[in-house]
Amino acid sequence: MDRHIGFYFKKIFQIMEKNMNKKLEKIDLTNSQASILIYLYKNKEIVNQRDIERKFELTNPTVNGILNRLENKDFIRRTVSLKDARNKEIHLTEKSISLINEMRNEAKQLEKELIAGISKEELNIFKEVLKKVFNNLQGGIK
Amino acid sequence: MDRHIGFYFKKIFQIMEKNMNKKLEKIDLTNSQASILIYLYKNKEIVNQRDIERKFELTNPTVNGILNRLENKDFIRRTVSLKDARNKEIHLTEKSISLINEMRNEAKQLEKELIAGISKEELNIFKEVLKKVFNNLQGGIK
DNA sequence: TATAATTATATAGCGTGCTATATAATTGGA
DNA sequence: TCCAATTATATAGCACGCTATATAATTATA
Repeated sequence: MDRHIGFYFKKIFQIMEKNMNKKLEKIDLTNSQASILIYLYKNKEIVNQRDIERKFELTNPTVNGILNRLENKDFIRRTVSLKDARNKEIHLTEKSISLINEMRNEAKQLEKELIAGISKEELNIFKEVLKKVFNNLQGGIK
Repeated sequence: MDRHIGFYFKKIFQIMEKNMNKKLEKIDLTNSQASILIYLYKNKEIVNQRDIERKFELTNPTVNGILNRLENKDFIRRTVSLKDARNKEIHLTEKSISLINEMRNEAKQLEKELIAGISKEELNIFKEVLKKVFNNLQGGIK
């Protein structure tokens, strides 16, 4: 068990993703899709695609692709903004609103599983280091 | 900066992947491809595809895809085993052997960047928690 | 005002992960 | 021995990242 740190990050991310997708499968959603729906639900303002890109730090083709799949499955609707015709406003449908609690519960449960058996002190240091690593990498982009 | 732990894992993995791919781009490789080449180089035994799947905990279509790309670019060659015709032995080419050091250096450098400005104590706790999180998830697969 | 730059969205095409399924070779048991 | 189960590899098709590029709308500037 003397793997590189990078290996753990990759594997933890991938297993998390897989577990979460398995939980959400029964409501026909993926982790990425549910995250965006939850964000839309929590946000009071009108949201367009660019807002989602910024919030999740994703590129526009990635977000566009996820929204296409959500729209095809009737989880969202896109309407052209009256104020600025470049913007498309993203709205939740009845269908997705009715499933929001289920999505949030699954997310909470996974986070709990993740940190089971880890003390408060350990967790605090862990979170600090996690942020440092994150910032090291963010800064490292030239 | 009060993100879920899951968010950090996802982002750290993705930025690592992106940085590493950028470093390796000049020798026409990706992170996943280079990792497999380094493994082949370090391993004394004859390696087949199943060995790679087990080592990296990847499924067979994933490994097959990466090996196809490596073979097309002349970084590896596949030969049918004489002992067991189901097995394909994976061999490095001259081309890839000549680039191994470059791959390893880039990997080492990224790992260094990753943990810059983090104390030994912090790092130790961090690694411990990382392993715990990993095990929590591994066990969580039903 | 007309043109240039910027902004938001969309499309093409790729790599890496996955599941489901197929095929071929080997092994094992009736 | 022969058929069934197992094992290794391959293929089809999908989601989600990405870069590069295109298009349409708006803003800014000559």
